[in-house]
Amino acid sequence: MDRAVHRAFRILETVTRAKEPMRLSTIASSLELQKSTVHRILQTLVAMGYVVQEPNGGRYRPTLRTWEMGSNVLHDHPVKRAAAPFLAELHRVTEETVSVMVLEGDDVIYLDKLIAPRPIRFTTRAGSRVPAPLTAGGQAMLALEPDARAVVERVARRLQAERAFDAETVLAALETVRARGYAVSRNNPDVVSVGAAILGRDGRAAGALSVSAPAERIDPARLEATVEAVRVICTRMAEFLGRL
Amino acid sequence: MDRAVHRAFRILETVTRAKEPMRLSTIASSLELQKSTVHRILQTLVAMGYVVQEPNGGRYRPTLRTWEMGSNVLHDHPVKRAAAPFLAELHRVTEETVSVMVLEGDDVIYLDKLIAPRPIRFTTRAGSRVPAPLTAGGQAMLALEPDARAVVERVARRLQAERAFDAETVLAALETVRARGYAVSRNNPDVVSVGAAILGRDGRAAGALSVSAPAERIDPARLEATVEAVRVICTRMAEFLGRL
DNA sequence: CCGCGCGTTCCGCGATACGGAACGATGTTT
DNA sequence: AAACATCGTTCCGTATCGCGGAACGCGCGG
Repeated sequence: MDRAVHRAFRILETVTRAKEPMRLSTIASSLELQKSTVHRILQTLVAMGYVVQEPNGGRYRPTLRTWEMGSNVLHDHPVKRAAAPFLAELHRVTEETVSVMVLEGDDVIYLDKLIAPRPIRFTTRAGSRVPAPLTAGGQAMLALEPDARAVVERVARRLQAERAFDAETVLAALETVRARGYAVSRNNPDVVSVGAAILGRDGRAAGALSVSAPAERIDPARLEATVEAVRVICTRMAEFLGRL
Repeated sequence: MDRAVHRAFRILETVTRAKEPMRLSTIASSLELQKSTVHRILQTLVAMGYVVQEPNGGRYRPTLRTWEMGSNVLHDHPVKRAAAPFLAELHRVTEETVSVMVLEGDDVIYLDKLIAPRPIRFTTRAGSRVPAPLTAGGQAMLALEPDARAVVERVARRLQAERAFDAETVLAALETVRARGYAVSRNNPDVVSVGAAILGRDGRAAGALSVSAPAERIDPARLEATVEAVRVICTRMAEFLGRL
């Protein structure tokens, strides 16, 4: 395992995660590396166009190069590609904010999103990573995972004290989700989310679709209609994927 | 300049650009590196979660990790952030496909796009890189660049024979663009694009907005209205950026 | 059954990344 | 104003770590 490569990616991750351009010393100390090492690697990243430095020995910030590379990956992603028309239809019939996501590790990653004309308050952007049990789509996928318990317990440990989250309660809820084939999440009091998994050929979830709407706009009848829309479209998408 | 780091990024670039998972040997030979070197670096990338390998010594493909990193960069990009409401308004008033882009080197990179209800034929996706002189927005930005000539000539060389492209014709057209403050492109016979630059504080272009529509839908009156919409909204966005 | 090409492993060599220390510039404190 | 702190950068001797040629095991097709 190349040490320099490992360090280079940690540095790039750090720089890209920061909201503002970072100082060399900050990077060095937060990664517990020597300034000279970080400097040399950053020069390499600058030479390759992944990072730019402000004039006169200033701070470092990432360029769009990283995004350009990443968007190639997304563009070729089978679930994201296949989901486009289904996501659009779900958007059309519900007229709410809809998302596609996939499970990665203990988290979901949002691949795409179509926002409602009247956007909801707390929205997660495409590309963001959220602990799976906190989202309707994530729960729908976890319900199909053999070792969902391990995931939920790890997440519980990670979120410990940061947020009210009881592993056993969530695991019990997952039973219901598995039985019904969809999940409803009200983590945020103002937002209701409905998610269902897109069944893959191996019986696991290839991904999930979800609909999120302001709580006040969702009466029981509307909720039922939304659940049906999500389920039907997920089923159709699963069939579509199966034919590939 | 760390050699291994440089190689690692070239390898990751190669893997992300490929439409399909790549074989180790293919990567090694296309980069003119030893198999053992590529193998070792790929193992590092796998360990870090940027690449996965198909089971049983199979091919390598990129994960969403790269995209996740990149989408952070995009999310914090000042032009992309600032453009969102202006792009939405341009979309609303024109009801066509609209894009934001920035100049990077000799190319434009599309940051975001809102597609029309009836999408146009040849569309470029967000994240893609296109030679600046080939797009209306790119031309609008080049018109403000001091050394636009150098850019156009490099692009002409790059596209040589691949496409009809005469540097002098384009440079003459840029004069008109500079004088009028907007560009109209009909590179593709079926699509008309109108672009204008978002003027930055330094007199150069911070970015550009453009509208693309099927040629048959654009009569002279509609074209004029579109030009006005793009110009007005670009001016307003420039003012907004100036106040930051 | 042999030969080919694949991904992987091994290993000795030496280039190269490493990190501590020093430097000049900048801006902050006393 | 002077002393100080901190920044990014440069230097350099050392040993580490990446390097690449060669060999291995495997699956496949001739």
